[in-house]
Amino acid sequence: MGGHSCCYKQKLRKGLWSPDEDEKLIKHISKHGHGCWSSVPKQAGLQRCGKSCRLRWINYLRPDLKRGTFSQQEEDLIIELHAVLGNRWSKIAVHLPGRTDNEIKNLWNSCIKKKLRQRGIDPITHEPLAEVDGTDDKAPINSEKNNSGSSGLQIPANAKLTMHVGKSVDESTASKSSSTPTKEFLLDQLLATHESPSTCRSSKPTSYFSLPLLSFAPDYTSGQTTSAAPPISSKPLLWSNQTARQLDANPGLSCNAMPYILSTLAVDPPICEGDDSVSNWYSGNCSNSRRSSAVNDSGGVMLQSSCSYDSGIFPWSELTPDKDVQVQLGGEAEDLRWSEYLHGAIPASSAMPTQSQPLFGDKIKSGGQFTFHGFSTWHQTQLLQPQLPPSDTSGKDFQSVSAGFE
DNA sequence: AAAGTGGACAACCGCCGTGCT
DNA sequence: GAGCACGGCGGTTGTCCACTT
Repeated sequence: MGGHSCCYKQKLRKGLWSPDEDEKLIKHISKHGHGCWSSVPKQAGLQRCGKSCRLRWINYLRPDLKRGTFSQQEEDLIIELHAVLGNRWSKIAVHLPGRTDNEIKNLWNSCIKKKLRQRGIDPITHEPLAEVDGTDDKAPINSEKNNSGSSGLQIPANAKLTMHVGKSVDESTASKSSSTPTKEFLLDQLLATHESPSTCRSSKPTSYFSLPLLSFAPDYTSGQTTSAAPPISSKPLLWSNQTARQLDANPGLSCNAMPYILSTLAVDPPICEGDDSVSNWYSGNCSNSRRSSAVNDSGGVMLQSSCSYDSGIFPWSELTPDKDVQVQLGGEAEDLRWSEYLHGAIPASSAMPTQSQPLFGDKIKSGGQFTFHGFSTWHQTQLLQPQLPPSDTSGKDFQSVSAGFE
């Protein structure tokens, strides 16, 4: 098993695809569709197995791929979806148009996992790590091993739950929805809170409570109930994978008896353009920030953003106005190149998408170490994400290219 | 400038489910 | 029901490249 019969037939190429091979595959599929994958390499004149062709097409050549760096919204959505779906990347990918399961998987393993740990969240269970040293990126104390066999919510013994109900939450609705939400319901709600990444371009904070959602976060700091909850639900996801699996296996199963949260991740973090009323919701005040864009010499939009926060609790608080974050919207640039390529404007060899550029996260990484200041700020840390406009996918080009293949 | 290192990404591997004969 | 072909998925590995020493 494992290998396919086609793979054993004479010397088939392996490894990276050459532009020439890509071109052949694109031409063939755009002309005939893929049909039976096992016959594609033969018909396309490729020395590859069908499986390899399929993978190459799905993960790289498909015209509807967004490519480029993941936006903050997309990352958030992935985290939330992962909390519900676990490592089912293909299921997660369904909710991120233009993204492949492979891409998401890679992002998770190389980036998000680390970020979550640095924020004191176990990437496996989505629960807060116990006694986390924020700089420690090693195996979480509260790892899957430790949790194996357990079910449901895992909260440190000393954790105190604080219910946060948003301002505009209709409490009756909230309590209704808290009674027997199905997994589908939760997913719907979750997805509803996220604008489609490809369309979510508003740089303005959207409504903070557009949905009747309940959320809660452990209050590790005081013994007091937080009566003045921040207007944004905190993000910790305490939905265990096991619970998700149970629900997955039993779609009709209500999670009546289990605590759950669903955070309103759609909330756009403050833009920090002097809107203190917004930024002050966070314990870190935003100051002296700006956002501008320009066109770089490769045609991509350059976005400069800087933001500093008074509070030191935010990992990116070291991003001062002096440390501008420069972001290239790689997705747009590449989509443009794609369309050019497909329209024959530029030769294949030069049109092949390049590796996406490291964006915000890397800048943050290089700008200063993330520090985790303990549980007291654990969920606050969740509240504020560096806000980036999602990569623009150059809709028109994208549509025209897609149309060509449809 | 060269070597070493780590991150990001592409591709492969092995398994599983499904449909057909 | 068994065997086979195929597509799909998740985990893992390989490769490239940027950054650091």
